[in-house]
Formats: sequence, structure tokens, C-alpha cells
Amino acid sequence: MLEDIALTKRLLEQFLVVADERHFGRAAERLGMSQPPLSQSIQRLERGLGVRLFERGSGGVTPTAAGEAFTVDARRLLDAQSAAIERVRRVAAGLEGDVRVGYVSILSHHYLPGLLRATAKELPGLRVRLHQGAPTTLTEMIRSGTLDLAFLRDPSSLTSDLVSRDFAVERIAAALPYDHPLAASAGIALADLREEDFVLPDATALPVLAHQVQLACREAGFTPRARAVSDDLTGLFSYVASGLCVSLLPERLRDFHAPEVAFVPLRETSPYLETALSAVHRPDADAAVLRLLELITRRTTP
Amino acid sequence: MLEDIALTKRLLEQFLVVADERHFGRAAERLGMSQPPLSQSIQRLERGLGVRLFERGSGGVTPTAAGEAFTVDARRLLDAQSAAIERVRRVAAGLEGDVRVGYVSILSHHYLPGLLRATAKELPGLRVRLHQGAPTTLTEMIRSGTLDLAFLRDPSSLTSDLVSRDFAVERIAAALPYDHPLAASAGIALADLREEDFVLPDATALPVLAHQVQLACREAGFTPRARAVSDDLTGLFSYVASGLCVSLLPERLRDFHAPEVAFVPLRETSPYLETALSAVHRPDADAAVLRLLELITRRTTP
DNA sequence: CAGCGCAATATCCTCAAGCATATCAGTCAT
DNA sequence: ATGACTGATATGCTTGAGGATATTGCGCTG
Repeated sequence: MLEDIALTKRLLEQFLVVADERHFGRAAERLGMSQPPLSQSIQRLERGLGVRLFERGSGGVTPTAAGEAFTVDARRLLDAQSAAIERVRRVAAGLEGDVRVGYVSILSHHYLPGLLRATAKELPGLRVRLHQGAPTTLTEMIRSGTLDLAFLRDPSSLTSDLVSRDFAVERIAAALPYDHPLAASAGIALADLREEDFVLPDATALPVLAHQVQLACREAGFTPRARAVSDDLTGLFSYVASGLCVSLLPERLRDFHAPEVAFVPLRETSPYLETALSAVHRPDADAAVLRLLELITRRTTP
Repeated sequence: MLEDIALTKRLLEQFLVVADERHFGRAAERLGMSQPPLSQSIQRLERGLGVRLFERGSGGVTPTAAGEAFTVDARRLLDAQSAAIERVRRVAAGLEGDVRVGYVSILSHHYLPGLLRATAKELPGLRVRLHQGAPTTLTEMIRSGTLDLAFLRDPSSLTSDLVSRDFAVERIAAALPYDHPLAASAGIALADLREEDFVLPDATALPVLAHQVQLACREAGFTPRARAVSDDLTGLFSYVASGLCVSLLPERLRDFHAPEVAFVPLRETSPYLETALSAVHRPDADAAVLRLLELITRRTTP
């Protein structure tokens, strides 16, 4: 190696203009400078490369074979530099990059496909990596930085140190076995279920839902008789499908299209009969996550 | 665009080391500098890009998504820069590049294949573009810069302003029709042909050969009777093949393998019975041409 | 040979890159 | 609370990048 030449934007541009004009004077004019410093720049470049790039003669200048060859690389380098700058700016702006998204299985049916479609359309530079998991696992992954964004139901209890944002609200409905006498009703009162056997959400795994079910039933004047408990919505659903119990479940679970379970709307309008879907992320989430989040909330709450 | 940052080798290296160490102090040590200027370099880079590349926290530093993305491009840019420098140096050294080589048809049989093979082996970076043409055309192309190197026979008269270098010498032999009484001889004296009809080289197109034939015959005590004239060696050859004349031709033309023509060695050792093959180029030929030329002369005159 | 057009050289200026040392200011674990 | 990490700031130095103007030197051409 000879001297360690810095192939800056300016220097490469100067070289290219000289190679194009084949004339230092005109090149200097095009570059908005005077001829002598341009000569010196090219000399510096030649010294740095240890290579003669131009053959000087009266009436102008002609690139040597090396000079000719270098025009190609100089252009490439300029393009590569501005492309790199452009790219890092786009990543910083959240227009490009990877976002690792976690979700609980229940959400995959109704919300995810549309979200992915909208992302591909409006933020085509973002690559979304999906990861399905249990709520506690997902929040832990968010904390550790393994995941950037997670979609959960009612995560408030898990996320004191995280940022969560509701993007949709679902009604809770009565979930009845298909052969239950009320299964075909267009709507029932919660009190109609006071004598039924219930499968109830586990209070530690699903604290919000468990609490809501208790409060909603209390408002309706009874305490649900717990025949079974499950720490997962699919478990609740399965119990109902088995025909052994009824339950109170977000009516979106209807999307499972299981014929053994009928969802019957409840006449009550209690806030306890609503459940929120939330997106959760770290407070220091990067711009791509925020863009994605913005898109989600815009889509679901227009 | 924000400030116009120069992505120099040094700066990119500094960024990469910090990204690797995730620690300004250690990175500075690895870079052989102290910590504060390194901090400033990274700040300058961040300002120039308009992008935060690292998240500073106690106990070290972590790249942001943008920083992570930029490591890839930074490495690419460094590679591209040194590759470009390496390449232009190789071109300047004549180890890489294009050489446009002209030749007259006669040479294609014996010399060219070996030359191309040797070039591919010893100067694998050189691409040789071949162009066949008449001697005057070739020298003109050399002059105009359309061609870098030309292989000719006895070009001395054409090339006062060019550089020519002999790389092989061939004997001139008698070229006789296959049914000529002397065609089977192992060797004859030039004087044996004094009564023959000759086809002679044109004095303007092939001045050297024409002159040599005249002088050689004069030395042998006669003036050749010109039955025909040709301005091209293949024309001379064809005349002999027709059976109408004899001629004096470089014995390499034997390589045409035409059964109608017999080449019979001449006993004389006159310098007029030798003809040189030369490589011709401009005085300002670049290094690749000189390398190729060096290879040729080394191969043919060991 | 004189003049013109070209690039190179001489001389000077300014400012940012690039480095140093000394110090400050957070954050965290003891 | 405090000492031991971090990185950031303050301040100063040297150098080269990058530019200017004025002049020189060279090769071509009328």
C-alpha cells in the first residue's frame, strides 16, 4: 500500500468529471471551482493510488487504461455510498428492516392476514417475522429483546415495564355446546346461565378475563359454578366443545368454525363483557415497530 | 440530505470496531487511539447520516436497528473501496485489462494459438481481443488507438512513428508447384530457379519482402522474371499453387498444408533470405501491452 | 517566432479531520 | 451513599483537504 487515500464523494466526482470532460479547465468549471486545485486533487488521487490516471497533453487530457477502468469503479463506489446512506436512513425511519412479531394463536385467524397484507402494501421495506407463542412467553421475549412486538389479549397485568396499546375491542359472548337449549338464541341474558356448569379462565394465567367473568356474573346476580378451569382460551373452548360446560369467551373465537360450539350474544352491555386486543413493545422500540403499530391502530380503529 | 459525510476507510473501521466491541473504551484501544476522539468520530458519523447508530447506556453501547443494518453496508463499502484500489493498480500494472491485438492472417496458424494459451496462463487477468487485417490497416489502427498491438511481417517501413520489436525470424524458402522437377529436393540453390517464372511481392505493399527477393536473386546472379505480382502473401501462395509460377516465401507458410505447394529449403545463408515477425505498438502503450509483448518475446526467443 | 491554450506550479488561506489530555456526568452495584 | 464503571464535553494541537489567485512551462499553430 502506498498512501492511504480517502475515496470521498467529492474526489470521485472530480475524477469522473475530468474523465468525462477530458479537460481540467472545463471540468473545474462544471465542478464550480478553479483549475489548479482540481489538478491537485487528481494528483493527490493518483499519488494515493500509485497510478497515473490521465495522460496530459496539450489540447486536453486522456484517461489511461487504468483511468478508464477506474471510472467504472468510481461510479460504483459513489452509488454504493449513497445507497448505503439512503438505506441506513430508511432503516432509521422505520421504512426498512425486520420486525419480529409475536402473537397468540387465537389472533392468527382474524387479524394477522389483513395486517400482513397491509404491511406489504404500505411498508414494503419491512420484513415481518412471525412467532406464535403463549402470552407469558411472548412478553418475556419482548423484554429480552428477542421479539419486537407482540399481539396479546388484555396484557395489562404483564406489562408494567412495557408499552401496550389496545388496537381492537371484542365482545364477550356465551359459548354453549351446540345441543344446549339456548344455543340457537339470537341473544340471552347472562343470568340465563346461572344454573349451568362453567369452565372458567385460570386466575393467574388469564387474570383479566377471569376477573371480568367474575364481575360480569356478579352484576348478573350469581357466581358461576366452576366445573373446570383452563389457563388457555383454546382449553376453555375445548371444554365447551366437549359438551360438559358453558363459558364466556370472546366471540371472535367463532372464527375457529367448530360446529360443536355455539356463540350466543349477551344482552348486557357491561364493560366487563369486553376484552381488548393489545400490541405490546418495549419503551425503546425502534421506528419500524412504531410504524407497524401505527398502521395496525389506523387499520383497526379508523 | 443533511451534512455531506465522507465515508472514509478510517471512519467506517471505527464504526465497525465500536459495533463489534459494543464499548467505546475497548474499541478505542483496538484502534490505537483514545476514547474521546472515537466518541466524536461516531457522533460525526451519526450527524452526517442523520441517524442514531448506537444506544448509549451505562456498561456499554448497543447498535440500534439502523446501526446493525449499517454494519453490513459499512463492510461492503470497505471491501468495495479496497477492491477498486486493488483493481486500478492491477490495471496500471498491466495485470488486468483488455488488449486489442491485430494480426495478419498468415500468423494465425503458427503463433497465435500458443500465444493465447500462454497469456491465459501467465496473465489470466488480460482479455485479448483479436482482430485480423491487412498490415497497412493494422498499423493505421495502432496509430489511431483502435488497436493496442499488432503482429506483422517486416513492418519497418510502416512504423517510423511506432515501436516495433522482432519476436521471431523465419527462413525464406523456395515455393514450388508440387509437380515441379525440384519439388522433392532436400535443398536447392537459388540459382537453380533462374529460368523460372516468378510471382513476386508487390513493392509498395510488401516492400521489405520485395526488396529482399530482388537482393537475394542478385546475389545469386540473376534477376527473377516476374510473371505475376501480388500485394499479399496469400496471393503469392495461390499463384504457386496454381502451378504457373514459383516464388520465394517464408517457409512457415508450409503450415497452410496445401498439397499443391512444396517448400524447398535454400542452401544460401544470405540475410536477405530471412524475414522477421514483429510486434508493433505505439510508444505510449500501456503496461498491459508491454507485459504481453514481454511474454511473446520470452516465449519465442528463449 | 509569437501567441494561444492547456496543465502544472507556487503561494496563501481556511476549516475540518483526527488526535491528545483533563474533566464532567450519568448509572449501577456494593 | 459512594466508588467504579460508562460515554460525553471541554480545550488545544497538528495536519491535510480543499479551495483561491498569480505565474510558469509546454506544445501546438498561425
